[in-house]
Amino acid sequence: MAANKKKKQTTPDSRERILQSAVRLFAGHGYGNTGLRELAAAADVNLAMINYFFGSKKALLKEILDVFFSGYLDVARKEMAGRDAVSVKLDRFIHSAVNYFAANREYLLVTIAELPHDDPEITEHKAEWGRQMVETVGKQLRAESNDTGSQNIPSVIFCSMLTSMMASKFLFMPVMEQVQPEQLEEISMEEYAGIVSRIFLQGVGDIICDKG
Amino acid sequence: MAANKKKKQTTPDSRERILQSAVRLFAGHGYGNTGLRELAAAADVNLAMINYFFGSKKALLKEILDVFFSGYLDVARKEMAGRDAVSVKLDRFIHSAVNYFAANREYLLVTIAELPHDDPEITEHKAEWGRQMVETVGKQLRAESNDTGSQNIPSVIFCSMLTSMMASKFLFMPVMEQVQPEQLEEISMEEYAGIVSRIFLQGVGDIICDKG
DNA sequence: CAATCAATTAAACGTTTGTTCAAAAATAAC
DNA sequence: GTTATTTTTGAACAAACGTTTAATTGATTG
Repeated sequence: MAANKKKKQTTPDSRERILQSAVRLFAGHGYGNTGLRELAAAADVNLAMINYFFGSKKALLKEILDVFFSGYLDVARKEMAGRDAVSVKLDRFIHSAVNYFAANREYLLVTIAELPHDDPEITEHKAEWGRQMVETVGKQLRAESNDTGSQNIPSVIFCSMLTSMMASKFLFMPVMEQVQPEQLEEISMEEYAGIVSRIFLQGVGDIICDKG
Repeated sequence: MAANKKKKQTTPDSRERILQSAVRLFAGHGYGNTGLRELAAAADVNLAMINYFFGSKKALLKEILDVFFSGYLDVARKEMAGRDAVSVKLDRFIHSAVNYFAANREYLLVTIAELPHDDPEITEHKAEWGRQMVETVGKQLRAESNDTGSQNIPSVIFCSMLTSMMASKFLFMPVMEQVQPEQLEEISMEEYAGIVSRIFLQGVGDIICDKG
């Protein structure tokens, strides 16, 4: 036993290619509309290799969700920590999360599209990640919550709204780029994160919009 | 020809039952994971009736999207019209749209879950509705856009963000009600609409949240 | 009553689905 | 070089898929 790289070296890419192709296909056609043969062909892999590495189609989906959520949670834990003001932390978090979404756009789309579905086996997974997310973000918010504020927002609502807001560009992109492609492409990811942060923290105010 | 009810009376419910069951099943299991036999059983209808009334499974999905979008567009046209200030119209729109989403939750979920998919035949449909939506909302916003405002928001981004924000509760509900069921159920739809409106117009400000 | 039309049925069509298995090829260990 | 172990293969499985057809029912109309 060389003790250094015991297993991973011998599996160079097949498993990874399956995962990559799966994310791409699930995001584009949907999980249910993607057949394992189509996936095997896209990954340039024998059909049986999918279940050899992942066990089942559903387990493959679970892994995709896990990869996305764990990365998202890492971002939250990193940016929401520390002793800065909540607004500062939220601004940091929004910028990091938007960049994370952009870098893992297809993972995000698979996750969002699967959010409403009620397969118990998968809902359990999603709920576990949601629990950690709400806890991580909620803890920081409660720390600064001076109970004088009249109407407070439940943290599950808070997390859902913020996540949806950050994801909106990617969720609507396939539609909106057919509506006004110029508007979407001329805006950088940094600008987009800035818009999300500003609206979420200060509201849409007087900025509104232009460029019909 | 009695000229009063020429056709609709003789078709009491079969078509409607299929549509209702389809929305429920598509929202819960996903479009791709729902078989037509399962749907026929849920609607208590013979399998062949589905294609008899709708032509194909895909056409059934298109009808669901059309029903949702046309209603959503009606809300936008109604509430964004008039000579009031944009902030007033937006507040009205948000309250009406949230209520519309709540009343047609499953339609909303089907639509959102299908948003990222790239079936050209369906994307075309979605884009046509998106075009009208962006036009309707964007026109009102440009009317009050005093170009002194430094950084303006593209209307496609604006629409996407607002829609995502309003939909967030329903999109995350299946997950979040397993995280903290109490928080979700104790908030009324009117309160939720108020939160969305306040955050979108004024930002999260000092309210933040409570209730771990 | 006969004719017309819409609604409904059961059965079958050919594909495609996810999954499994035993055998072969390739790689690692000794 | 010869075991072990892991990866890859092709073939097959039963089940489910979306769709179509021809025949039957029910009501409406002439």
